[in-house]
Formats: sequence, C-alpha cells, structure tokens
Amino acid sequence: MSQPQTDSVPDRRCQILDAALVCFAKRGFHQTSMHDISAEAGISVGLIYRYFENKEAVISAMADRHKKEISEVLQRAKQAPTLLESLEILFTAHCCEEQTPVVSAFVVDLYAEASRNPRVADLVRDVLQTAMAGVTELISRAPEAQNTTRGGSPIEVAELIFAVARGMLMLDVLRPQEMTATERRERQLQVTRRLWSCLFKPEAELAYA
Amino acid sequence: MSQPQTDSVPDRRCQILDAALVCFAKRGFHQTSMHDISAEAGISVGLIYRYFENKEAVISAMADRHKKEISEVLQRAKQAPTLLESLEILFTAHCCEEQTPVVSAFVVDLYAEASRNPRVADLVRDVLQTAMAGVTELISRAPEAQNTTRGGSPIEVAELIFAVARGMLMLDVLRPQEMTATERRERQLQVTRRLWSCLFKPEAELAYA
DNA sequence: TGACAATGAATGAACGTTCATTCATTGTCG
DNA sequence: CGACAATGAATGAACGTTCATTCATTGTCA
Repeated sequence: MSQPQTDSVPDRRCQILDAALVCFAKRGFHQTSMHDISAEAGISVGLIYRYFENKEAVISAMADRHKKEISEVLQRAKQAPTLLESLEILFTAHCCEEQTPVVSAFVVDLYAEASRNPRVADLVRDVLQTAMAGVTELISRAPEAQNTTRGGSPIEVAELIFAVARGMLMLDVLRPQEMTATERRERQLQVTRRLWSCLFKPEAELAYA
Repeated sequence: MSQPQTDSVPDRRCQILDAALVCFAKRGFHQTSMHDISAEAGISVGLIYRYFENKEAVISAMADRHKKEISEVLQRAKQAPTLLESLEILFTAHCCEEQTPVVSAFVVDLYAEASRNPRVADLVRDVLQTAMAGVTELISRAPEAQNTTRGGSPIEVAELIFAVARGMLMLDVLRPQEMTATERRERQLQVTRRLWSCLFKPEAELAYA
C-alpha cells in the first residue's frame, strides 16, 4: 500500500495490514495478538517487527490507511453528477468497498480506540474534518440545496449527514447474520434517501419514496 | 442496585459496577484489569469473584445495567407532554444522566464488544428494539406527526432518529477536551431540533431555528 | 561470500483466577 | 451478661497462562 514495490517482493507492510484488518474486525484491536496477525498473514511473528515498531504502530497504520481510503471515497464522491449521488457514494462506502471491505466492527473499534489513544484520535478527527469540509462544500455548490433553509446551513446539514452515517455504522454491528451486507446497504440507502429528500426537496416530489 | 440492602452494608455488586464503569470508560473493557476495578472500588481483587463469576460476567452485568437505564429513560420520555420533548429526553440522556453519567466511550465500546460477543449483542439489540418500538409508538400517537408523510412511516422515522443519536454519540468520543459535556449537549440538541422540525413541521414555522 | 529477509524459540511482564488465611460480626449457652 | 463457637466477607500472594517483544539462527539471492 505505501511504497511502490516490484511483484516478486511482496509489499509486506500492506500484507500485514490486510491480515491485521481481518483480525481486528474479527476480534478487536486488543484481543488480537501479534501471533494472530502473523498467522493470518502467513508469516512469522518476528517479521512484523521488521516493518512495524510495535503493535500500537500497526493500529496507527491501520487508522492511517482508513484515512486514505476515506479521502479516496471523498474524491470519487466529488466527481458525481448530482449531490444525491455524491452522498450515496459517501454513505455506502463503508459497507461495500470493492477492494478492501471496511468492516463496520473495525470502524467502531477505531472510534473506541480513539477515545483513549490520542494518536488514533487525531487521525480519526482529521479524517472526519476533511470529509466534513468536503461534504459542506459539496452542499454549498449543489443547485439542489440552494433553497435549503429547511435543513439549516450547509455545515449543519453536513454534521447531520455524518451523524446519520456513523449511526448506521454503529447499528450495523448489531445486525444479525440474517441480513447480508447488500441487504443492509439497501436498507440504509432507503432511510437516508428519505432524509435527503426531506432536507433538500422543497415540497412534494419525493423521489425514491 | 440489585437486592435491597441496609445502609451499613454496602451493595457490593453496585459498587463494583460503578467502579467498572469508570475503568471501562477510561481504558475500555479489555484493557481494564480486575486489579484496576478492585483498586477503583477500594476493595480486593478476590472480592470481585464473590459477586461475579468472572470478568465477562462483569461486562455482561454492565450491559444489563445500561439496558435498565435506557428503559427508565424511555419511561420518562413517554411522560413528556410533547413529542419534541420526549425525543429530547431520549436524546440527551446519554450525556447528562443525573446519577451515573453514561460515558460515550463506554457505549461505543459496548457496541464494539457486541460485534463479537453474542451475549452482549443480544442485550444491546434488545435495548435498541425496545427503545425503537417505544419511539415508534410515541411518533404514531403524536399529533405533531399526523401529517408526516415527509419523513416516512413512524418506524422509518424512528430508525432515522436512532441512527442520528448513535452517530452523535460516536462523534462525541472525538470531541476534544475543549468542549464541556454541556456544550456538546447543546450542540447536539441544536442539530437534532433542526432534524425534528424538518421531519415534523409542514412548512415554515421552524421553532428553535 | 556477504547482505538482508525471515524464522520461531525464548523472555519476562501482565493478566485472570484461585484459595488459604484473617477477623469483625453474630449466634449460642451457662 | 460474658465467654466461646461459628460464620462468611474480605484479603492478597501465588499460579498458570497469554502476550508483546527480542534475538540467535537459518535461508536466499546477487
């Protein structure tokens, strides 16, 4: 993930982080042992220490990677033709990323960790502020939102949007096995589309509803 | 908390859970050692095992207590004269409980734990469903919400409301020291009032706004 | 051969849990 | 009432285990 690398030499850092994500999502940061990560990655314990100073560095690197992923989603969202589509991209990014599915449990754990690890907190806060600024700008620019005194100022709307997104992520971890990721995504979209239309549509025309 | 008890004999279970809440909020479930809890409670380690089978039982009991607290908040919310007031009670309960302040970090940790501990997951799911059903009923009954096709069916509105509540809780753990609990509460209320008015008010009259 | 990647046994600290022991309180009997 | 027996709440040192971290050794390729 970080440095460009030839094919023959595997990018160890990335390989380790991939394995760590699987473990973290399954067991959480602190119940995951270094042995768990090494086993998942198919390497030895000691090798992890060649690429990361210690376990905390692995956690921080994961937060850092998450930050980069969110930034990329934000970039993609900015390209979308309509505000609604932009928001939907942002909204569903966390359950159905193409490459690395960002597991809800991992993100919830990330916030829990942030609440007591200042280094992680700074990273997460940074993600959030960047993303929030992006969305605020997106809203300001969008023609759909021009007559929006209803939902408040763009920044207030953005705050609301992020609260809903994080909230659904939190509820996501409770959804039992009986629901697939796709079903959950659909359910989330349904509720949030209603919110958009409520925030942005002046009166009757409730799309999707 | 559990059995009635005279004043001279302290309710050990409750005392231990109080101490555990402080520790859990500060360090998280799994970084909190039994020694931490005993030190916080001012008792010996061994005594904890007289009242709880093991550490997991302490965590479960905490989740259970949280469930009871939420139920009480729900009861209080149902007494409120208007829907808005009901919702505000529910909404701000998690940052300013009178007796035991339910720390955001603890709740986030609770959800993280729920994602991998079925026993805790069942408890949290149960809370959520009870509360959600209560709010759905509250909305159905409220005159303010009668003409509410805007926000969707009562249950959809309830789902949205809970997503926002959980989301703000999650964002809460990032709020740096520069904000007091009261300030955060005000900020939350501001955003959510806007949501209510957006969901329930037909057109112009935006109270609070 | 030399340089570096990789291994996994070894280390020691920290943790959850147990249990032999202490001792204030309560109950009993003369 | 006073002496003694019984109780069980409370203690904290000790145990076995797990875990992050280290490092001597081995493997690999130029």
